[in-house]
Amino acid sequence: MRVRAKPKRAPIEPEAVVRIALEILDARGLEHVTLREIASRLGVKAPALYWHFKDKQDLVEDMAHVILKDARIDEIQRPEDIHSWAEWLADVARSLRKALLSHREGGRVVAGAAFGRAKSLASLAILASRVTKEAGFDDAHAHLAVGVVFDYVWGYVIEEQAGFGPEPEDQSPEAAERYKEAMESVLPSDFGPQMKILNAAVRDMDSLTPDERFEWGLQAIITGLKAEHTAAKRGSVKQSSPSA
Amino acid sequence: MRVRAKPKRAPIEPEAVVRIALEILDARGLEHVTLREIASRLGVKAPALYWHFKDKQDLVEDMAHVILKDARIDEIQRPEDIHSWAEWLADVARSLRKALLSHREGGRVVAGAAFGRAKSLASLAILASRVTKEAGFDDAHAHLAVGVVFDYVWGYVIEEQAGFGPEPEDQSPEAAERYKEAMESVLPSDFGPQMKILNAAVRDMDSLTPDERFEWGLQAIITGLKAEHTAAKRGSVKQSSPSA
DNA sequence: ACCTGAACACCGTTCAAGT
DNA sequence: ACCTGAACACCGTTCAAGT
Repeated sequence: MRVRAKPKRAPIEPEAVVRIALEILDARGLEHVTLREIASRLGVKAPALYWHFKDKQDLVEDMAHVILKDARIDEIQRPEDIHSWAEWLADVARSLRKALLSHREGGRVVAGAAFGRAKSLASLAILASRVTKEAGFDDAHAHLAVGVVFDYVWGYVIEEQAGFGPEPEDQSPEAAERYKEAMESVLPSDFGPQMKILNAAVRDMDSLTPDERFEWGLQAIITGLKAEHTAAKRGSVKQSSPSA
Repeated sequence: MRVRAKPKRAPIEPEAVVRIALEILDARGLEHVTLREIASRLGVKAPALYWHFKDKQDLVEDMAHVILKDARIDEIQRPEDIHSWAEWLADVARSLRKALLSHREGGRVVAGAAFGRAKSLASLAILASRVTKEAGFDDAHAHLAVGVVFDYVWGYVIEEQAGFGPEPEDQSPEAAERYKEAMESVLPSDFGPQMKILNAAVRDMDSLTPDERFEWGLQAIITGLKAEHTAAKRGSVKQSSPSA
């Protein structure tokens, strides 16, 4: 009992914890990303994770960081020609969306990490603001322009990934019936026909791919930003769009 | 023992459940909106709620519905003059944001109810699509135009309300230190200076109120939609903005 | 019809104790 | 330094049973 001491497994690495968490995320969804599940896959018990992470929130924030890093959004370079700031910003938006789509519920994970805390995202925002500033926006409006684009990406992706979150649920119609009855007081009773219209709307949208839909809105926003840009260069201070 | 039968409290009303849930939401945040807490405030036990609701998700969806209804977004009327579709759409966006801001974490609650399920929201989307269609967009692009605006509202409000979610956390610096050390492998070590820039960015933004910031982005988007609108009326099919 | 009691299968988190 | 065992204070949900 001197040689051949205890096997003493190598300490688990924080990076490995995050990667396992992402595996679970993709395979089973965010709600299954639990400390117990992560720990068990690492061959360890749940409390062990508290040695490496302050709490679960910190783990999620690192997940967000790694998602963005794997998608290389931290390697994005400023545009060679500053005059192409608008198309560059559109490209940033595309990269960001792609990053969020690279993992199941990626939008929720990254959004769950508060904006200022997801460091790779903060870096990107800083870079983008700097570029728009150089393009001619003043300080405040440079941040605003970037914010509009980022917010659109958030909103779009979160809606895009909605419903793809939890596991496919089975619709038990008998319970739904009781529920529906109970809610009729609060619901407009004439919602039936609207449902048909909604379905028609969905069909209309189906003529375009999600990429195309995203692209159209992005293009509209970029166009708007360009207009604000030239307006800001012409007039000095006030710019509110003329005509209602 | 014939007169004076059991007190038999009146059945709880679904509407009352939702209102209590909203009270808890505002007072203590979404994470405290639990079935047990709601039930206890109603003088009832948690399983009783399952008589009136299929599950918690349904409760949340009704919360979303009531939030929007209380903010009267279901009373929004089409514009008198169809030519003012753009400013009307901007007003819809303002109303929607106001509705989401009317309760703590309102954005998350309404976003949590899948888009198609929050009936009052679906109604609004239908109305808005109809209006943009009448304004001259074809079917698909009418929906897209509305989608851009709605997505911006989502993204903006969710970021606006982020951090205002959970209770104020106490920063225990000793645990944070261990954590920071563990994460240094994955983090760029030169993040310190960027943090300063981020702070500067926040200062820049502070010169504007949240309302003004929202307004600026909204205006940019509306401007962009107008441009797409006239472009679509001129050329028939293809519209990609010229110049990068 | 509407609600309770008791249980089930989970969570995140803490902390003394082990090695 | 790094991990376990056991516990704490919760969750949502089910279901037989009460009234």
